[in-house]
This record gives sequence, C-alpha cells and structure tokens, in this order.
Amino acid sequence: MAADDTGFDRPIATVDIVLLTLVGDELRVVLHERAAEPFAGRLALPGGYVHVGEDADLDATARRVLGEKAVVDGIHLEQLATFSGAERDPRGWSISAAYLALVPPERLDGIEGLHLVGVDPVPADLPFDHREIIEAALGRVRSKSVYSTLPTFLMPDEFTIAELRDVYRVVLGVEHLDLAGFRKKILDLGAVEPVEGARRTGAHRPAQLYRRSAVALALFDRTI
Amino acid sequence: MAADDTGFDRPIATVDIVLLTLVGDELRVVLHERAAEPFAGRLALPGGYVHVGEDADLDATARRVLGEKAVVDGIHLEQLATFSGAERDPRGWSISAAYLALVPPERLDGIEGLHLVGVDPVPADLPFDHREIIEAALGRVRSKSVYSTLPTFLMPDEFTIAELRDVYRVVLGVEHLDLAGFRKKILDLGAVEPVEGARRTGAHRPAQLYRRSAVALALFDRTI
DNA sequence: GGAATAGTGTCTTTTAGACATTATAAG
DNA sequence: CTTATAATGTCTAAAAGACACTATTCC
Repeated sequence: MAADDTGFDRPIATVDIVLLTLVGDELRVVLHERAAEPFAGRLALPGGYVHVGEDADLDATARRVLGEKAVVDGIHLEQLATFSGAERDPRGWSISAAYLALVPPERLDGIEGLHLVGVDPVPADLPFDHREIIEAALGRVRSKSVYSTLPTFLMPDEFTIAELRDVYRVVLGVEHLDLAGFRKKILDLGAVEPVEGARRTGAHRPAQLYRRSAVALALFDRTI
Repeated sequence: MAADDTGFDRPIATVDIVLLTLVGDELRVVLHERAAEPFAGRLALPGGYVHVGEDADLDATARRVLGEKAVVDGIHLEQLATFSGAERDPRGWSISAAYLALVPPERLDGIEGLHLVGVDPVPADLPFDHREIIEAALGRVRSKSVYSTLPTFLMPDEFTIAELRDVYRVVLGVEHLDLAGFRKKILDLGAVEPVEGARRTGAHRPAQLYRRSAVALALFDRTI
C-alpha cells in the first residue's frame, strides 16, 4: 500500500465507465477485454487509473478513458456513483468513480476492441463489482428517463418522434407508449426541434425529422 | 505525492459529510472548526481521511466520521457525489466522496464543537470546495423532497402532519402547501403511521401524532 | 359561544391516456 | 382505392389544488 505524507495509506483511485448504447430494441453496454492483470483477458468496463499529473479532475479522467476509445465528443457523460472498499479489487483498497455515458450506436462504428453486450440481463461473470456498477447505471438511466430527455442521447443526429418513442419504450421497459401523447409532451417541452427533411419508410405519410435541441437535458414537470 | 505499487501516484482520499438539520424554519448545515492544517481554525464540513486499515468502504468512513460526532444511529445517510481535482485541496490532488445526512436537531443537543449554520445563503468563506458540496447537497435534498419522504428524516420521533407539512414548505421553499392535500398524499402512501397521543397546542382540536414508518424512503408517483 | 387548528369532503381545473379523425405517402 | 403510418384533435378518467365544512379543544 502506498505511503502518504499526510500519514495515511491511500487507496487505489480509478474511474470506470458504463457506456450504454441501443442496438435495435436492446440496450447494450460497452465492454472491452482487459489487457493487464488483474483479470487480464476478461471482459470488463473500460476504466483506468487517475493520472494525477495529467487529469485536472475525475471528469477529465473519464473523458481521457473515453477518448482512448475515440467516442468522447458530444456524448452525454455524468458521474454515477463511487464504489469503494477493501475487497472489490484484488490489488487492495480501492475507490472507483463510476461514470454513466450514453452514445448512439453509429458513434461506435469502426472502433477496435469494443464488445457490445446486452444488459437484460446484465452479464453475470464480470470482474470486480462491475455487475453492480452496471446495475446502478441502468437504474439511473431508467429512473431519469421517466422525467427527462436523457434517451435523446441514444439517438443519432436526426430522428423521428416515433423512433424516439421506441427508444423510450425500450429504456423504460414498457410495452406501449401512446405516440400522440408522447409527441405532445416532447414538442411542448422544446426538447427537440424539426430539421429539414422527412423519413420515408413505406406506403404512408413521411415522418418529420428532428434533432435534440441545444438544451443539454430537459426535465418534464411530471412523467413521460 | 505517495508512490504506487501499481505505477501511479495516488490522490488523497477523504470523505466529507453535509449533515443537514432544521431549526425553526431554517435549514442548517453542521460545520466544525478544523483542528489541523490546512485551514486550521476555520469552519468546514466534518470529514476525514479514508482509513484503509479500518474502514470496509467509503460508507464506513462516513459512518466513522459521523460517529466521532456521536450522531450516527438512525440517521439518513446517502452518498451525494464525489468531488475531485488537483486544486481543491492544498495538500494535492484529492478525491472527496461527499455524503448527505439528515438529522432532527434534537439529536445534536449536547454534542461539543458543532456549529449549525443557515444555508440560505450558503456561507461564502468556506475552505476547499465545501461551498459547492453544500450547494450540491441542497440541490439533492430539494429535488428529492418533491417526490419522496426524505424530509421525514428531519423530524423528531413523533410529529404531526402539519409539522411535517411545514418542514416540506421550508425544504421546498414554497410559501403555501395545502394541508388537506398533503395529508391525503402522505397517509395514502403509508409513509407515516399514527402513534398514541396527540399534540395540544392551543384552543383548538389536538393533532394526532405520527412517526415515520419502517419504510426507509417512500416515493410518490408524482409530486408533493 | 367564539376562536383556532385538525381533519374530512367536495368542487374545479389540469393532466394523462385512450382513441377517433385527418394527412400523406406507395402500390 | 387500399393500406399504412404521421400528425392532430377529442373524449374520458385520474389527479391536484382550492376551499367548504365539520370536529375538537381552550378560553
């Protein structure tokens, strides 16, 4: 254990990222094969040590870890919770600041070494307490999606209201979400704004395309 | 900076507690006079180093820090967020896991060295980033109080519905909260249960006394 | 009885949800 | 014209908020 000029041994400090995306109607988490011990070769959350000489704070560590995966720009990134303890890491007493990130799947195309794994259920054989961290992230996403526009960060640049509704359905795990009411709430909130163009997908009226408005994350008064 | 057998310097790891209570119609935070450098003699949040040989995890650190202040039992304690960076602590790159705690003011009677300071506004001359941490705690309490029974943890063992309503008023910062509707929501939720006895406070019908039910923290479907 | 707050009931307004109707495209 | 989804409008049920009314106590 590292000695401390303050008189106390210091725990290991790391950041782990729960990067979620949505493929089809399945929410997936990005895992990668660990290069180093412990658990080398096992699938785990992307993460890394805090570099005190390089990172301004934990957010910077998170962005650096994501940046190594080349998915950092325009992404939604928020601190989730901090996991800690003597037992969670075989290297010793550790603190891991877990971050939640959302990204549309297109952003991950062509990046090497990523494994997109469905989270229903969360894979059981993950190292450390990564299963627990992913569960916490899912809880955050699902509860926050009830009253916010968080799921828009899973959408590509342009999307239709019906497509967004479908993403809410998947994230919230509901079988039916009335499109008419959904449209009213989303548009009244100003969470999305129309762009040029429409989606033609068959023998019916084309759907107006929208993009997420500049507002980072809008909150509903009540619920979706 | 402490060396690391993992090859990385480790940040300082501490826990800070935002212990809130309610005196009259004012929300107050517990501060104490720092004994050690840096900022010795200044009022600050109670906190302390993680003791890797002693604490099982950060929650244990938080309870230990609170325990030194003898206010630990039956208290509401939750992790708030983790503050970090190279600049927030003059001793160097640091991570502080901030915890939010709520306690009725009676529980603090007779404890030495506590300073209860009003948070409207938050005192401006606090060391470290303690002002920011307190602001985050207030944000958490206020937003969570909209849809949960969190404010019951500011109540003494027995209280009336009207007294609880008044606490919600203070925490939410609203001028009026209709007692009839409030009573319905709180009782329908089963968040409180009647106990023997009533509060007689004047020339009018006495008020039934209640206590918080065993349910740790109940959530409303919508809002208060 | 008067005054004050506790507690219950009722009315109104708002909101959500279900669903009907119209719009617009392709075949 | 048929069919399918987009988009809007309408109806109904549920909830929230305002407030009237009753209950109970002290003076």
